[in-house]
Amino acid sequence: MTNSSQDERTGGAALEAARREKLHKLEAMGIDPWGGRFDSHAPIRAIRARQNEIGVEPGGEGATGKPARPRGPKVRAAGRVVLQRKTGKLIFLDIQDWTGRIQLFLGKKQVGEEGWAVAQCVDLGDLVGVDGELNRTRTGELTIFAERLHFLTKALAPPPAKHKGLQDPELRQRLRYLDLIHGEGVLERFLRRTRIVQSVRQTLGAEGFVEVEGPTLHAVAGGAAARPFTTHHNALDIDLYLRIALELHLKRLLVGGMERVYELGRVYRNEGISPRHNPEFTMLEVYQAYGNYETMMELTERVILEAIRATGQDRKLTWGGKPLDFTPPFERATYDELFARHTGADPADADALGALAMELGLDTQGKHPDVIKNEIFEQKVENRLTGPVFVLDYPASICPLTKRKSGRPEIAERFELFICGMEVANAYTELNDPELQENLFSRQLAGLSEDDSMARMDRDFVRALRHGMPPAGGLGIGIDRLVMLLTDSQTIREVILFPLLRPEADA
RNA sequence: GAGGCUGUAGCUCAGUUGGCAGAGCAACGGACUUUUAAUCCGUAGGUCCUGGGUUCGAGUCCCAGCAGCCUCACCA
Repeated sequence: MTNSSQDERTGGAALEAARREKLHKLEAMGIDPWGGRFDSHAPIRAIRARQNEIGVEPGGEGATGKPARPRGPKVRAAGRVVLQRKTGKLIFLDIQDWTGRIQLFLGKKQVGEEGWAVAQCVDLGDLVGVDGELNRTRTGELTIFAERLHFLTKALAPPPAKHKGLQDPELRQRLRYLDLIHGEGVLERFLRRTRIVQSVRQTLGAEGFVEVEGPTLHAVAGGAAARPFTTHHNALDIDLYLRIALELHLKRLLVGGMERVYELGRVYRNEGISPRHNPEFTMLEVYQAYGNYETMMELTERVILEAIRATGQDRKLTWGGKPLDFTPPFERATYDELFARHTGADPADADALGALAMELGLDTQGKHPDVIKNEIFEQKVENRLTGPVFVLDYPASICPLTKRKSGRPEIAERFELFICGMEVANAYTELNDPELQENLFSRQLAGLSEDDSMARMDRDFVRALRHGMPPAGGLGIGIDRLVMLLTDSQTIREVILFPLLRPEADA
């Protein structure tokens, strides 16, 4: 209250001190500044939907001849104060819950002496509840005319700029809670992510797939070409890896008779961070006995189209300002076809590949030709695939877990789905020949270190195959990337609530 | 891991050739019973990311470091 006490304080501390003072005033009035149970309030969206109940009652035209004031329904709301306009003996508050915003009208006369005193203690960012009449102001703004104000929680820290919110991308990620409150469309984006995930589960469930939870601690980090995080179990005194894929355990379940099985969960890869990569991300893997990669292609389309429907979007949407058309069937083209189309070179012509590799400055020393070819593909072709396009039939030598095309052992029955230059899905006709599998595991691909190879020997997995895994199709979908596409997000950090950041130095 | 950009009040941002550290919002005091980013008068608020260096003088120039973003590499 006194200026002298603030002279010693600076910046943010002064802002907090002002809020603390109001907190103490509330306590002095016998009001708990941290609130408590507050029942039977309606979502603001539902309250706004009742605006058609506002009206003049029949026979309301009074004896005075003046038109009767329209009456509105009594409502109860709760939310965060995001805007405040004080005009003498009136206060307008805009409160926000996770369904919307609405204006509150607080009049000194209308809320009474105590209510008015409470209102003086409200800051931006506080949580309040209100009982009042839903009606309109003179200017027509839908408003709850407060009869009673309930103080629910004090915010000691001030909110960011009331309209712009947080702009610094680092702060938006570290202080995601503030980004959710104040960021334009941020809460909606993450709720949409939840709807997409729910839709995926629903689609698979409706087709008879069962969801399971495999181990995240693996003795052998297999199923993908990625470097794992390592950890240690003290009691067993063994090093373990965080899983980099779901694949090998789901296939064991296929052996065990789970004919349609999936897991939707987090995997961890100890690799770089980029607008498309986070060290932990959400992966869906689906396995269907007696299917193949074509079965999986059709399933992929259904899963994605249902997710689009679940988010209330049209099949024709835009991403980053560019049109994107999900009308099925998605384009299907072979790896070699696309290679030729986008490089102008014959993928079977070793000299042409060599020239391309030279042009791109690739290190070809001791590498298998297919590895070089794939590096060219990744650099020259993938980013041009706006898609959605299914890329079919990969070189077998880069696919150690995949069944070969019958009569063409150099081709693997694999597809990847590319959309906007991103790999969104990856699927195989699964290899179920235990001896070939063991052979591929033990054979290091020329030019690839063990870290870079998908082929880490997993003897227990080979043993499982020896008991007979049904022929099957397997599918992986990068959920974060799918969410990026369906929320028009340009970076993966926009769709992960708490992406990995370096810890703050002093925190 | 390499290169580029960014870091100034609680938040959003200016800051000229190197010459007293600025604005809007938020806060505090005052006026106002229908506001809409309310308005009006006044007050306070700074580790200019950190550490060195050049200079009479550094937010500004140089070096190193930290963090974030972008591009590339790795990867999905």
